[in-house]
Amino acid sequence: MPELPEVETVKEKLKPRLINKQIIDVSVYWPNVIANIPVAEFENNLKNQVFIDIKRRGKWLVFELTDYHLLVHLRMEGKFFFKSRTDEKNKHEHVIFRFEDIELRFHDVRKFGKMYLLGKDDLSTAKPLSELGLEPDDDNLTVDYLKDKYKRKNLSIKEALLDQRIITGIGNIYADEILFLSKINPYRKAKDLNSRELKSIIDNTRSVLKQAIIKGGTTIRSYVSLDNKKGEFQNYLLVHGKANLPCSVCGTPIIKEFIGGRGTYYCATCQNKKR
DNA sequence: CCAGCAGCCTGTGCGC
DNA sequence: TGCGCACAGGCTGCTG
Repeated sequence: MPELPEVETVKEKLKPRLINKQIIDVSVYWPNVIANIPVAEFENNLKNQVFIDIKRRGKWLVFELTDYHLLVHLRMEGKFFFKSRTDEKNKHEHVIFRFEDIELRFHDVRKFGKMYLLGKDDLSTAKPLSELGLEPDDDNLTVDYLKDKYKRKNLSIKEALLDQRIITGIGNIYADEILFLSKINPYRKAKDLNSRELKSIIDNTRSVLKQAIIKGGTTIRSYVSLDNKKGEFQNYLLVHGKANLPCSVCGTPIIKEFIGGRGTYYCATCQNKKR
């Protein structure tokens, strides 16, 4: 499901409702969600913890608690809902955080989502955040940085944009949009791109993600931020999901093909150079 | 080190 | 209607 704009939206919506709330009790119903410690330990450690802040790193939600950091990755379908204690448990709700007045439930149809419970100090050096590349808005994200990261890789630029160790936060939808706006063919080798093209990718990454955040993310099939709120950016997509529809710039039908196993949409005329 | 591919899961939409 | 297959905003772990 979510890429950077969707996770950012979830974070902002959770914040006002979660900060300063104290956990009474946690129940895990699908143990594989908890990635780094036994479920019993996860449940016990979270008792009485207070939510101090919520941040985002790449596609990870980072909940700062009294004594821990709780990291949550929504993967394809993970969602949070606030529900009343008396609401019946949905079969896709795998973790329930209970507060005095309400419950926060983690809902994940495909069970791909992951949670880590870590100590307070070792965040940036410990898995899973230690391997992540630069945030798109980081000033260190430059043409030279990308040149250096791409030079040894024999990857297409589409695959390279999805590599979270280089830039973090871009997923399949926004990678297609970024390449369309940059007029770069998704099959081009990342290492073959020139400075002007890399600059264009950086600029368009920033502008697309920023616009998507303003619109509350993109809902194509299942994404909702909180309490079933959909995004609006799907109304502004230019190529992703537009197979056979005319390109908004030149009218050529948009092509869908698989690159690196992921459905990839592009305009063969506007993104023409294929090397 | 790398590329490629199965695996993790369930649901939906399509063609027959 | 039903059945089977392909595919879905992601990432890990295995193989060669």
